[in-house]
Amino acid sequence: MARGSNSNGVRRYNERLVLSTIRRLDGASKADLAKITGLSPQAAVRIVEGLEADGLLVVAGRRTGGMGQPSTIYKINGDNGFTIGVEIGRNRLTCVLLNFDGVVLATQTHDVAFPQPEAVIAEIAQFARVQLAALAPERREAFLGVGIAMPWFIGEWRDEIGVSADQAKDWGRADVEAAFRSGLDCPVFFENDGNAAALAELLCGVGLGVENYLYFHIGTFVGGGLVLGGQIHQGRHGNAAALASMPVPTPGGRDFLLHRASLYSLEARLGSGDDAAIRQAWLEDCAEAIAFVTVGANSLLDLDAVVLSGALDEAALETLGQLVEGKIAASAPRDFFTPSLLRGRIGEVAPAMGAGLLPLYASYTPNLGSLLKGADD
Amino acid sequence: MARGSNSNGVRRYNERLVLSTIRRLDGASKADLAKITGLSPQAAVRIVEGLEADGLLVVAGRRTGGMGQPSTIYKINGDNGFTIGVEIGRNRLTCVLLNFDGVVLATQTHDVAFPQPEAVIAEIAQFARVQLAALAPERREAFLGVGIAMPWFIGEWRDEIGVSADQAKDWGRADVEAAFRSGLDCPVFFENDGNAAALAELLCGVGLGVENYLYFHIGTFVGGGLVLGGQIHQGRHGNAAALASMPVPTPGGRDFLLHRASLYSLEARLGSGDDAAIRQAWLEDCAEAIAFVTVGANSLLDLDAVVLSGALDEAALETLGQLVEGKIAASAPRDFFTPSLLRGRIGEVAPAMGAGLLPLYASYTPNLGSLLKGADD
DNA sequence: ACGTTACTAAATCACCTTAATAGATTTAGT
DNA sequence: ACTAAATCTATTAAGGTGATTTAGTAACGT
Repeated sequence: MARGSNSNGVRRYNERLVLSTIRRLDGASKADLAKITGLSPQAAVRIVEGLEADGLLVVAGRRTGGMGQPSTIYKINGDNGFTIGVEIGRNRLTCVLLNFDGVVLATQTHDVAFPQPEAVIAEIAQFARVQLAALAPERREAFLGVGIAMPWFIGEWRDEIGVSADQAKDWGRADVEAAFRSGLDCPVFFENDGNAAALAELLCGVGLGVENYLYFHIGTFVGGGLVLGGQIHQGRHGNAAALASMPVPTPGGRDFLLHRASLYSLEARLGSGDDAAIRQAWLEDCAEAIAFVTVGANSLLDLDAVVLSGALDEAALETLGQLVEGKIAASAPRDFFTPSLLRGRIGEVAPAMGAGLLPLYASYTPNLGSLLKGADD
Repeated sequence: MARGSNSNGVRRYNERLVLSTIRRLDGASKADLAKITGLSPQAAVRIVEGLEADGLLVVAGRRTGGMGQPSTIYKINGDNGFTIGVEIGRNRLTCVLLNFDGVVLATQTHDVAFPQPEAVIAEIAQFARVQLAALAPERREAFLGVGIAMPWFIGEWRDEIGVSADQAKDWGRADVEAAFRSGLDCPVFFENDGNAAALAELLCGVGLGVENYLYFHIGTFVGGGLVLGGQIHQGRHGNAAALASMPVPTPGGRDFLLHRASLYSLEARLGSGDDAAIRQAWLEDCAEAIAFVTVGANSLLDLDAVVLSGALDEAALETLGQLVEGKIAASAPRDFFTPSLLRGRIGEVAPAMGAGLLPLYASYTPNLGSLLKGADD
């Protein structure tokens, strides 16, 4: 059940801590690392030397100018590995190639009415073949795996976008995981699309200095991710931050956030009159619902921040953000600590990018669990 | 910022893990501990020997009957320390004396119209004097401190129970903490009343085997606590699980849970007709609101369980639980994993007891943070 | 030249792990 | 009733991993 710890766990954790610190600072010296982590200088030396020997770090120059001996700056070795991230959306498939530093090297999107597993697997395999072929041969070895971001319940909420039961039946979670694992000849990681997007913001976007936030991703459907203590919160069944099914009140009773803050609901309204007015009314509705969920979530969790993001253009996102801010201010209880309302930096590609980060997150994040026995790489 | 780890942290964590495991199993042998924690038998031996030498553990007998050499059972040494827990309620003050094993040795309650800090401090000091005088002299040394459980916003929501601004003004959080620390000559710990009650259930009640749950405490006002990963989730300002101010929909719009699921709201209704019918209608209202909050919280967090508790008699709590279960089933979305709906075991004294557990929780819980440097005792 | 800062090397400390051994009790056989 | 095997607990001793301490060296600015 609860496991003990030993010195192997200590090293594992300290290595990950060094890596993530270097990542966060975009380069650091051994002395910097010792100061920031509280490790002894000697420990920092040995850990950095080890990581350099393993090819995870490279020397990126010297920092001079101050007094004393100049410091040698180490950075993440982007060439140390590659991953592929995939977002399986309800009407689009997105593939990205990431390097070991989380930089997007290539992107491919493909609109599709409603995806089917075999076709998706074939497309991913094709993308991997093409992209890896373009790399130098010795680098191909360093392929770390594929991450898949998708709605867990792609088959539910079918009526909203006119998907038949027949189309949906191939998307049962266990079956899909098995099919992908056998169809792709490499490690495969899965995550909820909202959580994947939140992970991308956590590691490469607005979340770099934020430890606790709720992330809204407004796409065809609204999705969410929850970060607590700098870690993705998955919950018992991996279904946490299921924002689509958060209940919200409506004039006539109650409804789910999905129906109020998703682009499909905007698109369904468009074309029946003044589109600009319709868009504005939708934004109002959307903000009202998001503000309600935010107030509840923050009363429950006392967050640092709430991040708004998704497939909206920057102006619409900004308008939405201001509407939400206003509605929170108007409806918050007296004992409410309003969280910062941030805008996502990564945008539409966040779920795919987060998917690609999954293999790195699994092996190189300093989660405290890596201190325990049985957390072997 | 993020700290590294070393072998001292490992020992600290493993010691705490051993203590909590012995607590959970109500006694264990060295071999049991090695098996459960995954530590080597030798590590278990050294840790248990150390804890025994420090007086935290005592031999509680031998377990025989099975094959092989009988095992020596160790238990927490209740005499190793004492704490006092205090719940400052809006109309009552409760003090308890706990031993090192979390057993309640003495209780004192005192109804009071609306408490004032100086009077409360005097009463706690008096309780401490009397109770410690009754202990053997050598045990008095082992007094570990006082824990205080109170609503953070005792001055807010004044209108609901007719408290004047003048009465409330002495309860600003920072002032109160300073006053208690200087007025009581011992370590003082503070916690939100709901979180304290949840802590009592976590360490001594229904939460012993549950890692992630939301706790409802229905008293004069409704309070809450949130346990994630076996730890109290406090949030950025210590204001997490502020269930009183969770928004809920009503036929006419929206309201706060406080107004729908608190005993003051029942009492306000009573006396204007058939009390049994009023009580039933209130339970319905209450269940509706709690179910709404539960569905939202579980969509957000994907919990293991939800715990209902408070100052209701057992029958009322059971009725409420069944109503909530029914309303959750009726309103849950399709992608909803229903959490177990548990009833609290500790009841009305939970906040005071949890307060008394705070000093123990701070020093002896195997939170992963204790693995890091700078987490010294 | 001198102080400052970065870094390195060797010895040491703390803790966990492994392997071998002793001890205590039940079970099964005689 | 006695003995031997099996089983499990517990201890002893040696070994391993990793962080820390201490002392020293290297490189730079003033």
